[in-house]
Amino acid sequence: MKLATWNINSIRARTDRLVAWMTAEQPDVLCLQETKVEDSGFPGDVLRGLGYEVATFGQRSYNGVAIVSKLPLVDVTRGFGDGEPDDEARVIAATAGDLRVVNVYVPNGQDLASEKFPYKLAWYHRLRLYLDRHATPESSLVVCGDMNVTADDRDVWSPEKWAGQIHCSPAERAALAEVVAFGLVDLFRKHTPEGGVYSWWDYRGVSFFKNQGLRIDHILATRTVAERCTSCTIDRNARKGKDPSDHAPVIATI
DNA sequence: ATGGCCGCTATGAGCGGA
Repeated sequence: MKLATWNINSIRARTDRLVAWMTAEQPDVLCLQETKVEDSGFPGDVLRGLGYEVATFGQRSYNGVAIVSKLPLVDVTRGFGDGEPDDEARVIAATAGDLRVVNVYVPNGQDLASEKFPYKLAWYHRLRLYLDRHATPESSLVVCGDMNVTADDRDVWSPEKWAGQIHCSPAERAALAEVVAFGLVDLFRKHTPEGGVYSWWDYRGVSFFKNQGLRIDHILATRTVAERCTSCTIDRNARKGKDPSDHAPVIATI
């Protein structure tokens, strides 16, 4: 199975690019974040026309996640369902084949002084509790998406510039580590120990050209899945050309 | 040292992103 995650940064603005990429790459399961559209406006017919099933959890303007799959999508759930408000569409889960897939768009947090920052940390904690309720470390589980955190300095183009900043702070890394400690493996890191490979580059200036990026999009998997994972790469080519997303897709072969 | 770009919106400026 070829499983990918991609922050598409508006699916309506990038439908043509998405179709071209899916046609070329043929992912079996694709998790999308920042679709930025209500479900009624999601281009589901286009993706179904490519042979995919579509499950969406969207909202107007901001956020929005979706899972598209060549395999039937079973037991689709939206939000955490933990009694807290799920008013921001940031998590959708579904089972494809024998794999439970949890697709997340973690809050950005803005900066450490923002009121959005504790919300981000709390959201991470909710994610861990959600996994504790709905999965086991022995199950076939993938948690993937835009996690808006670098796991360590290998994921940062300039650790000096980014030290203690949003996406790189110790508190955020600890929050991500708490989710990983559920029993998950970073599939990209399993195959690539060296740093300098990123999944996001700022639109501004020459950041992409100079590879000044961050690796904040992750595919985490339980051990049983990680053992079956033969490759995990970031498709930097998808960041090139006209009107790209600022994120590149991460692709795992399982 | 600063900001630089992009998508969205009951748009034409402001917000959010990262």
